[in-house]
This record gives sequence, structure tokens and C-alpha cells, in this order.
Amino acid sequence: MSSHSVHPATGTRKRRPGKSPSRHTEADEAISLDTLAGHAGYAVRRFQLWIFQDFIRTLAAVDIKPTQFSVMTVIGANPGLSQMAVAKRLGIERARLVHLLDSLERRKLVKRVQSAVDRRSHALHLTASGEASLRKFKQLAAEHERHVADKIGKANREQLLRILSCFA
Amino acid sequence: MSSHSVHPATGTRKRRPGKSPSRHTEADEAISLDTLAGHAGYAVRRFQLWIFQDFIRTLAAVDIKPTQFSVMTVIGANPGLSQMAVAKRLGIERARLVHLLDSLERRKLVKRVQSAVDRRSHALHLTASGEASLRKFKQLAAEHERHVADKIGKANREQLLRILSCFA
DNA sequence: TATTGTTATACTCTATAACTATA
DNA sequence: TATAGTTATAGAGTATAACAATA
Repeated sequence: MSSHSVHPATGTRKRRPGKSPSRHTEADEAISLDTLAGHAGYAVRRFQLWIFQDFIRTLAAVDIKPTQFSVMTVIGANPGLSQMAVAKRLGIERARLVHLLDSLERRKLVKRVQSAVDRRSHALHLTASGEASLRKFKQLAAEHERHVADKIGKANREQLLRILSCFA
Repeated sequence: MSSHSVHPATGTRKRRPGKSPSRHTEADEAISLDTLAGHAGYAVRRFQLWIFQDFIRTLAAVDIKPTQFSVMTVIGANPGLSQMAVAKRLGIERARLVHLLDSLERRKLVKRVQSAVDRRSHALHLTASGEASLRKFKQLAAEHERHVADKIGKANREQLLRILSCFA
């Protein structure tokens, strides 16, 4: 290992003034990932961290997180669904969906309507303002998706969607 | 919507006896994902849930989680690293790494050695039994990786690794 | 009996802030 | 003054279990 500016014990260098602290420094690449580099799960985890951070940043002005977006999108496309149906479709625990809906209902984006057919269940709908808001959210989400394409490449993004389509 | 067995309000059907409860039922596919289907983040999140579950299941006998495996692999390949260097390389908060190492140290898999150069920092090493254990963990992780290949296809897995290599 | 929505608990993970000992 | 490791806390997210109302 030839290094005069790399600290022998820590593997880190003194921060250079112009360097962003959010991503790898040059020293990081010198640290071997060993077999980790061949594990899809590792790459997928790192990618998901990046993609969620970008989504949250891009939709920060409207204060919508990925899970909230997915819930509103599914309710918007399938009005009248029960909480169980939404939870199962999106792989969310039904106990957690309760809190997610509480928050969206407080913001008047979603409403729970007592089902006429099964009085145990609620039929979920977007409110009028929820519909309008969702249109705006989708525009911003599309912008986020362009960031993804910029990051990994347009063709690669499409390949990725194709490869992972079995998990939709 | 043509359906006689699909409940109109919930979109669910009565559970058939032979059906596994852990994955989608046929009714789920009838629920539209709308624009969600075109978002890489959604597919990636679902894929990561699956992949982590399989990793945890496959390494359950040795009680090693993905993050623990990544920490041990990096220390094994780069003995003497500081906690900061490991945390930065893997994108883990340094505060969280403290607890991860506490647990691995209690199990005598990893040891913190006082650095001779910088007395603030610890040089991280695997113990002898940690080295031996890691070899076993890597065998099981390779088995998990074969499950991934079985799930999405050998060629697709390699494409995925290539597409996401910029996040390693 | 089983299911829907709900509440509650526990454990993990993430994000901070503050403290100490060093540098 | 800045950094390494630590401790503590708060907020998500996940995993359960239990309960009331209803099927």
C-alpha cells in the first residue's frame, strides 16, 4: 500500500476543502469489499438508500414519503379498496397502514368510508383535494424517476424494471 | 370488473385451503399499481424485502444478519481498519456500528485493538474463531446468492450487479 | 371460528446531539 | 478546533399479539 496522505490506522485522509462529505472519499475505494461485491443484496441495499433519499428530497416540498405515495397511488387507481386489500397488495403490515392512513386522513388526502357490504371494513377513497394533490405528487415522482435514469442510465433503468417486474 | 367470487368491497377472496399466505393471491394482481409499476424504487424495495428475508433465513442457523455479514467481510478483508473507516465504507452510522461491534465482540467474532498510532481509534480485527466463522458464513451467503439467481435468473442477476456496480 | 380494523409492545434501523479523550 | 468512539434519544419501520365488532 503506497500512501503518504492516507492515515495508516484509519484509512481516511484529512478532508479536502472542496470535497462533498455525502459520498465516498477516494480512500473508501481502497477498502476492499471482498465477496460483498458479488452479492446482489448489498448493491440493492445501497441503491435503495440512494433512491429513497432522492425521492424524499424531490418530494420534500409536498412532504410525501415513498410509502405514502404508494398508498395514495393504489387507492387512487382502485377506489373503494379495504385496508386489508391495500396492505396485502403493497406488502405493508395492516397495523402500520392504520397509522399511515391516520396521517393521510388528517391531511384530508384520503377518507375512510364505512363499507355498505361488510361493516367490519372501510372503503378507501381519495378526497377531491387528495386527487388534485396526487396529480402533483406524480409529477414530482416522475422528476425523481428522471434522476434515477440520469444516475444509472436510461437503458439500464428499463432493464432493471424488466428484471424486477416479478416483484411488482 | 367481472367477478363472482371477488368480494366487491375488499377485493379479496375467501382463502383457498392449499394457498400460501406469504405471497400475492390472485386477487392482488387485479389491483392496479398504476404509475407505481414504472417506478424503479418500488420494484427495488420489494426486491430488497425478498432478498433480505432469504438471506436471514439462509443464515438463520448461524444467526448472522446482512449488516453483520457486511461488517465482518470488510474487516476480514481489511484488518486494522478504524470504526469510522468501516462505517463510511458501508454507509452505516458510526453510532450504530458501535452496537453492531459490541454484539460481534461479545460473540468473540471481532476484536477492537487500541491503535498505536491514534489513541482515539480502534483497529478492528477478526478473532481466530471469527475467521473460521466467516468462512462458514460466506458459504451460506453463496447459497443465498444461488437462491437469488434461481429467483430472477442467472443472466439477470449478473446484469443487475453490473447496473448497480456504481453503488458499491 | 375467522376476519377487519385497531391498539399496544418490542425490536431494529436511522438521524441527531452531546460527551470524552484524544489529535 | 476538529475527530474517534461512545451514549442517549426520538422517529421510522417491522413483527407480534390481543381485542371488539362483525362475518
